[in-house]
Amino acid sequence: MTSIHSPSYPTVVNPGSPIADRPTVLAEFVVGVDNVIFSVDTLENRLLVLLVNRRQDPFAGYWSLPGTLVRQGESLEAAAYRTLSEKIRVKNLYLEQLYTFGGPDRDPRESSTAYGTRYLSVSYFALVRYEDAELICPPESGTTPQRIRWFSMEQIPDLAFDHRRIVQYGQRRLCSKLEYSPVAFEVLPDTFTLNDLYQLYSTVLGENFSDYSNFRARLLKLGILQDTGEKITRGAGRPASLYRFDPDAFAPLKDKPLLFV
Amino acid sequence: MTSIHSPSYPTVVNPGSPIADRPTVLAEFVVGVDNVIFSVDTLENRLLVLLVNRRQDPFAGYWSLPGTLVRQGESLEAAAYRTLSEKIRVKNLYLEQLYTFGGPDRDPRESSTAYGTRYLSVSYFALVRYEDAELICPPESGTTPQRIRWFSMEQIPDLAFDHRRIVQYGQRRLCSKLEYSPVAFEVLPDTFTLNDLYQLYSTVLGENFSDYSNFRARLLKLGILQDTGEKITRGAGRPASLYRFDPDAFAPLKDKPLLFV
DNA sequence: TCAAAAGTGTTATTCTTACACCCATGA
DNA sequence: TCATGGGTGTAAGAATAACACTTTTGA
Repeated sequence: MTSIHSPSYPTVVNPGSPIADRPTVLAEFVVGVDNVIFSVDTLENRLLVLLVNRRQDPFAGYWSLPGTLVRQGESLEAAAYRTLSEKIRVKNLYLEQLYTFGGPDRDPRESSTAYGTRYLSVSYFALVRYEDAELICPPESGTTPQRIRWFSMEQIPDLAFDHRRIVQYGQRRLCSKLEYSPVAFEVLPDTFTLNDLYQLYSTVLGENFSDYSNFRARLLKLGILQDTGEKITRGAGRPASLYRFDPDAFAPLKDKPLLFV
Repeated sequence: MTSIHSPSYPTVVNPGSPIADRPTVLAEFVVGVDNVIFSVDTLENRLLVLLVNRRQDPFAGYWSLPGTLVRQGESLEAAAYRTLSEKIRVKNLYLEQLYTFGGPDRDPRESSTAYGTRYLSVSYFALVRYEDAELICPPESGTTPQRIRWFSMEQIPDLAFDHRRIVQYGQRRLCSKLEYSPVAFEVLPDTFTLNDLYQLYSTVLGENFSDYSNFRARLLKLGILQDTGEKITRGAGRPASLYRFDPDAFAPLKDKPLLFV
C-alpha cells in the first residue's frame, strides 16, 4: 500500500519496553468487525453489496456496512460470522479477512472524549449466493423504513465512517479472487451451466473481460468441472449442460498461478 | 482464507446495539503492530528476516518479530514505521499491511487475568535493501548477547507467540508481490544490473522460477527499464549494463495483470 | 587463452484472441 | 422457420520454455 523513499522517521527518545512501560501513552482500542458482503444477481447482472441503515449516532440515518464489536472470547472471524448471521441466512458463503483500518480520526466518537478510545475496524470480505440469501430484516416490515438491503454497486449512497473506502477495497479483492481462485463455485448452486459461471464473471469483472467461447474453452481445459450429463432448458434455445465443480481435480492446481480469465 | 459450506452459526439471543449495549461482554483490546521485515542478501543468495530477542516474559529469551504497541494519536502504519526505525536504519523500503491476528488465546498474557485483555496484532510486511540496512543494536555490543539480527529463512528458530505463522504468511505475500508488482525496484540500488534483479528474484522465488535469458527478455520487453549507458565490471567477465527503473513507463501498466516471472 | 560473467538467438510448443459457424429447442 | 440460447472450430499472432551460442572482460 505504501512505498516511501528516504522517509524521515520520528525521533524516538525512549523506545523502552513495549509492555505497559508508559501506559499513559498507549492508545485504548475498541475493536469492531465490518463486513463487505457481496452477492451477484445474475438475472439482472448486478453486483450487490449488503448495507444496513444506522439508527444511532454517529451517522444516524446513514447506510453502513454491517458490523459488530468483538466480544470476550470471540475470535475476529467468529465476530464476522456472527454479524453475517444476524443479517442474513445463507447456505453457501465465502469469507476472508480484508484489511484493518485503524488510523486515528476514522470515527467521530474518538474526538468526543479527549484522549478517547480508538475505534479499530477489522474488515471482512464475504461473497454469498444471492438466490438463497434471506435477509433477516425483510423489506416488508410494516411502515418502518427498510433497515437492511442490497445495493447495486452502481448506486451506493454516501456511507458512514470510511465505509466507502472499505467497499472499494473489497471490490478490488473480489475481482482478484475471481481471477486467481475458485471462489465462484462457493457461490454458485451445486450444479450450474457454463453460462451461469460466465454471467457471474462478467457481472463482477465487467463486460469486456473475455469472450464466452474462449472462457468456455479455458474452463473446460482446466479439467476442474464435471459434466453431470444432465441438461437444463431455460426458455427458448438449446438446453445447457449442467456442470459440477470438482474439488479433487482442483486440489493439485492450488497455489499454481492459474487464471480463470 | 476460510470457506465453509452450510455453516451452523451460533445462535444470537440478543444481537442488540453494537455500541456499549452490553459493555461487559465486549473484549478489551491492546493493539500491537508486528513487522515481518524481509531483506535479500544477493551475494549469498539468502532471504532474510529480522528478529529480535525478547527480554521479558512471556517468551523471554525467544526470538520474535519486532513489534510495538500502538500509542495515542498514532496510526497503525505510523506504529509500524516507528518499530522499524527503532531497529534499523534504511534508505529505501517498502511497507504494507499484512494481516490481523486477533483470535483469543494467541498471547499467554490473556489467560493470566480472568476475562483479560486481548492482544491483537496487526502485522506489517516490509522489504528493505540489505546493503544499506544498518541494525541499530549492532552485533558487537560487548558481552551482552545479540538482541537483533537477520535470520536466513532456512534457519529460523522457534518464535514467540504465533510469529512463525506470521512469517510464513509474509513470505507468501513477498512472493506474490514480486510476481505482480515492481517492489523489487524499491529495494535495489538506483542503478542495477539485470543480474542483480535476477538474483533478487531467484533468491526469493527459488532457483527454478525462470531461466535467466527468458527473464531478461521479458523484463526488457516490458520497457520499464532505462539503460543508463554505464557499465560495471564485477570480477572477471564482461561488464554489465546498468539499468534504472522508469516509473513513468511503468505507470500505464499499473493494475494490469502483468507478470515479472 | 581460458574461464567467468554478460548478453543474444532459435525453435517447438502452448496460449490468446477474435471471430465465424453449427446445434437444439420453443414459439 | 426463425429467433434464442448453447456449443464448436479455426487461424493469426503472442507468449513460454528450453536451449545453444556469442561477446567481453580479468587472470
